[in-house]
Amino acid sequence: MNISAASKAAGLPAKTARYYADIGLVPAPARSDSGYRSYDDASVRKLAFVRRAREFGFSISECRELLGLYEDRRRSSADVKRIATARLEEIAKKQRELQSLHDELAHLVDACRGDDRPDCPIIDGLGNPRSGPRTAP
Amino acid sequence: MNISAASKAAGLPAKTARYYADIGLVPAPARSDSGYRSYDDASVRKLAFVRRAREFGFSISECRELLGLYEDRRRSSADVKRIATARLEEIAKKQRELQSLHDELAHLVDACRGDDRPDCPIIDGLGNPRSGPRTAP
DNA sequence: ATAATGTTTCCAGTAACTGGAAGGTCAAGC
DNA sequence: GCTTGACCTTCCAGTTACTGGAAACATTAT
Repeated sequence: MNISAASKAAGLPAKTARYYADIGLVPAPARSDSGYRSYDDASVRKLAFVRRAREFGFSISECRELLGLYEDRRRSSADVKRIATARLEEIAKKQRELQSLHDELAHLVDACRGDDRPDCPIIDGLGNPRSGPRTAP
Repeated sequence: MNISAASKAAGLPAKTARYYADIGLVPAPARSDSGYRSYDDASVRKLAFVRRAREFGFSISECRELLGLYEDRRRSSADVKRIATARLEEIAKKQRELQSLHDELAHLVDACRGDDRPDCPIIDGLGNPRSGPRTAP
């Protein structure tokens, strides 16, 4: 299996598959006589695993950790759950931030007439901290 | 006003204030005889404006545009509203993505006992595309 | 035989800073 | 006057996770 077939099967660009091997996230695949990378099904599964973990927002370094757990038949599910739960909390936090951001910006947009006159609550709201997102105290 | 006082007043690191002038996002401040940057209130307000726009998630290039509108006393509020509305839609989209991500990961975490046994639905869910986040068709 | 496509390596660039080194400046204390 | 320490300067490099492109070799199709 050459790189484009493999990466297509794993659902990521060939360039990314090369990159993942370069940084040692996945093992470097075997090479054909002419130097082409040749992937087997297990490698493809690993690439797909990483792609999906990345889609879930796990960083490369978390992927490294997860991949270690993925390959270790003796690890406990608690190890995995710990990482996933931390990630879940980050997602929830991001959601809250995004929500307050959305509400405040929506408020400004609502207040703006959007006509050809220069008065604009959005600009005023950005210039005047009293109506923007709150930063941590 | 030296750079640390000014950047403190604007609410961003001195390094970032320097950076913003370097990339031409804000005008380069005047210099003292010894070469120190010296900021006036108007510069500080512009820096604060940018900081808040960044907090709202506007990119540097959008900030450039907004800053132009901020300074242009003759622009229409429609110009501003157009940019802000686009940004609002991006935020909403991100929220939806984050929500489905959260739900799916939460489902996997719930299903995992988190004990010292190796069976782990999280790992299985990452390895098996049928229970992960959906990609655009 | 030739053209098209696939693959390789390597270098550079992205966004938006951030960290650090090497060195100049300023105010206070002795 | 001298030193100490805080503040300032520039410049270079690193971060994250890729992505684009060039030059050259390999394979496949016509």
